[in-house]
Amino acid sequence: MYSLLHTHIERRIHLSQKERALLDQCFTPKKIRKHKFLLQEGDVCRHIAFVNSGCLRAYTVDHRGEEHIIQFAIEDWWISDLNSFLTGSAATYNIDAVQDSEVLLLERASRKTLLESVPKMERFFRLLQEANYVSSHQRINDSLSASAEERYLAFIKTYPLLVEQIPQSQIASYLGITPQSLSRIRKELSHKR
Amino acid sequence: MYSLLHTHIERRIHLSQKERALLDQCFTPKKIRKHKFLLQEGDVCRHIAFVNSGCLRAYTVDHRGEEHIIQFAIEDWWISDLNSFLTGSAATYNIDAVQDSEVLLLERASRKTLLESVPKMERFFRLLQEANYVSSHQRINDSLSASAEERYLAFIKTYPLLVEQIPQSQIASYLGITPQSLSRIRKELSHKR
DNA sequence: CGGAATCTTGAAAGTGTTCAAATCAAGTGG
DNA sequence: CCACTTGATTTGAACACTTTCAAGATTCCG
Repeated sequence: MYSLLHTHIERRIHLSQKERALLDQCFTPKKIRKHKFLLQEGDVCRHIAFVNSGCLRAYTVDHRGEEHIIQFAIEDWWISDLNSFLTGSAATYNIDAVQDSEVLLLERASRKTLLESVPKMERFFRLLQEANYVSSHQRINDSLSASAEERYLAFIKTYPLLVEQIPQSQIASYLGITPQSLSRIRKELSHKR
Repeated sequence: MYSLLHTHIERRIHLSQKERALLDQCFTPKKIRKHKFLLQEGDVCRHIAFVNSGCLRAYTVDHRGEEHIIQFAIEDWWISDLNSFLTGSAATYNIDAVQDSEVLLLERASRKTLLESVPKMERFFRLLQEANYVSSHQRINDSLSASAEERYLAFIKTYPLLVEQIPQSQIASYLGITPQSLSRIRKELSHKR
């Protein structure tokens, strides 16, 4: 249950047996069935979630009712509305399960306890956040400089498994185009080979 | 010289007199004249820069030679090619001064020393990085859900000073549109009032 | 099997780009 | 201070890409 999390953390810092036990106590496992919500816009995001299995997504709904997927989180990744989690403000993201999933939840109070009792975890979260920052800048760069087709090809490379498992309309939403456009792009690509 | 940095850090953590002195030793002040580079694509990013005054930008150049501005950094912000800084790989970003600027540079080795001698700084950088992550996700969301005009209006709100001081073509590059399009958007907006 | 999503396709409309030319602005050297 | 060069901005017209709207095909699942 916790082994993926242990590996994930110990890729960045080393934990003692005791610290590992302490860590486990801070997390709450939760199963989330496909299409069920972990967080809804307007609520306060009470926890950050480490994905053990399955896949979740964070998305916003614009003034016209269109969904825009900010992030997918497959296993070994984290997902949350960080701003809401940190400040206690109302969430602007919805988070739901794209597939049946299993997550480990870390509440604000638990994270505080954890950070105080295992100071090394400050370092872990710093490193994690740095990596997140790098990848979101990568995504910003793609949205500025790559065409829809290039972004789709990049998506396939980054999430080869997801491409098979989620509706195309969600990939389109992540890429910032309509499902119709993605359908046409795929048609184009299939002609090319 | 260091007072802005002190305020910046002490907004998040508290430092003793001694720690503050230690901190100062880790940073190297540097003046950068307008259009001069702090980092060029292909080099290794040796430091992260805290902006004391002026403004810098990080941008990529695509295969067609077009510039895409990933980030502006005005005073009280940081700028770097974080991926290159962390991993030692070749930078994919160029960083140059949009105006005459003054920065405080923190080298990798200095940061390491600092993090080891003042463990609280782990916490500082974690908090900083979390804030960065939140704002880059905000930008991703804008690029997915806002029109060019909306993004421009949001830009004006976020960087009211910059709008006066930098060429429009750079704002356009940041927004992901051509200078011509921005010119037309501005014309539209001026008609509206 | 039947109903509900999802995906595909076509045609028209929209948004932004491209290319080219004109205008405007700022800085330099005489 | 003016003429000149250079870069930035504006504008127009044609073009390209993406969306929108609508309809038909396909897939999924109870």
